[in-house]
Amino acid sequence: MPPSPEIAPTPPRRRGQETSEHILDAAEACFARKGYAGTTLRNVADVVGIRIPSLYNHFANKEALYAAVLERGMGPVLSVLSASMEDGSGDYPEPNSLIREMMMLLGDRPNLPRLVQYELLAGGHHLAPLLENWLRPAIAQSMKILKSTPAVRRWGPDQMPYLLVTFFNIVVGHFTTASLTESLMGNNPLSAEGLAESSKFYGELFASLIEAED
Amino acid sequence: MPPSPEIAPTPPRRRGQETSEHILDAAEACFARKGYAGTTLRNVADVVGIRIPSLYNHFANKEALYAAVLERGMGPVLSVLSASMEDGSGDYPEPNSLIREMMMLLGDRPNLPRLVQYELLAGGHHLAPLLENWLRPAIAQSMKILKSTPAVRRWGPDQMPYLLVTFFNIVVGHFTTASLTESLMGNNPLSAEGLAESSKFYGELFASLIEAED
DNA sequence: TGAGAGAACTAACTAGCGTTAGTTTCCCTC
DNA sequence: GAGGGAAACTAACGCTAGTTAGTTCTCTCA
Repeated sequence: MPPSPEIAPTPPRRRGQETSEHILDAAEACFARKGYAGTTLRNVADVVGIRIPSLYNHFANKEALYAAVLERGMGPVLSVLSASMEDGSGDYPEPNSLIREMMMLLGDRPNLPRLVQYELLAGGHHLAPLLENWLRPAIAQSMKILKSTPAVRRWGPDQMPYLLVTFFNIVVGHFTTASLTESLMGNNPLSAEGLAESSKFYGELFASLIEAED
Repeated sequence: MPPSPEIAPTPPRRRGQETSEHILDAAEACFARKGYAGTTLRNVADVVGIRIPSLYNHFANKEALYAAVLERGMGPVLSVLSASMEDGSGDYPEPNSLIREMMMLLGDRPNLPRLVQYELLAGGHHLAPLLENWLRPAIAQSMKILKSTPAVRRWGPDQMPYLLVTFFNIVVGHFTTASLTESLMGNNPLSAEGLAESSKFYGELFASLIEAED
């Protein structure tokens, strides 16, 4: 199949593009709620409002659909994190603002942390290639940043990775444990107020961890 | 094909009680690795070394088996937490030692945090009845404890629940994100050294959060 | 206007799921 | 030894999974 030597003036079909997006939306919701194994193509097709075999006009199979959902979902988060890390104005990025930015971003896409958590439990094999090109440099960068901050005086260089893991677990965990939190605390941690309140707390928490001790 | 009757001096025919335990062990490993939907009774039976229908001599169905796994697994953790909370020697429990105790306990049973995380993602409906009788009083108790500590001076009473959620997410997340952590950091966070190192870090982290500021 | 491609459909297949029925085997007790 | 029950087995069920084949509709463009 030749890759269309001349540029197509107008995309061949637009209706197909739209349904592809709808399928991705539906699949994202299903996979986020019930995981890969717990999601059936019937679930997805029913949400979209089409028959199961029609899905195969847009994605090769269930796994390809899942990979596409993951890739589309992770894109924005990775670029936000990437931009925040590579800002590099000499000054180190304020953890308070970074954590608030992430919380706000994920608050708009609460499916994402669930997808990521399911993926990690499953071994993270679909996530690894997505992260490989971003997370490694980001870690190297953030390690460099962290080491140039007063925090290193408290934590020591070999404890820096744990700060990153903690950051990750707090943010992702806030979303994946929301059902438990809500049933125990009463208020919804995914509501606007819940997100604002928790973002404030997590931001202050990390700021206090990073800042120098006396 | 009959399995060669002449050999097998002691056929691996086990007594029911033992088999039930073996089934629970196998099911715990399977459910922890692949979740409820991702686990098949064939997986479990193969690990135990029996046929699928034999499982039904010990558990009513797949869901009952899952509930039994969860209940057996959660027991020790709940009692440790419960004991630690209700110690109540007037003094508040040292978060450093509590977090180390939990990390050590879960380090011996790394299936548990994964089971819990899968459960929470699925809605936590099987977990709720187990936690209802323990977690609520524990939260009330720990809130009382926290409020009597210097920590409240820094965090304010309404932020106490977030301290608990953070505690939970850090400890559980350490285990559920181990695959990612290992592939990125190089060393295994579930090994003896990894656990010791991380317990130390998390303990210090929480101690520094709880202690008074200036 | 007619050809072709995209995207929906119906129908059907295979494989595997959880589950049940009925049978056999072993061990313990009388 | 004989009887009974626990626990293993074989065989088969109904259902649903993901997937494929083949058809129809419709829109775009030459």
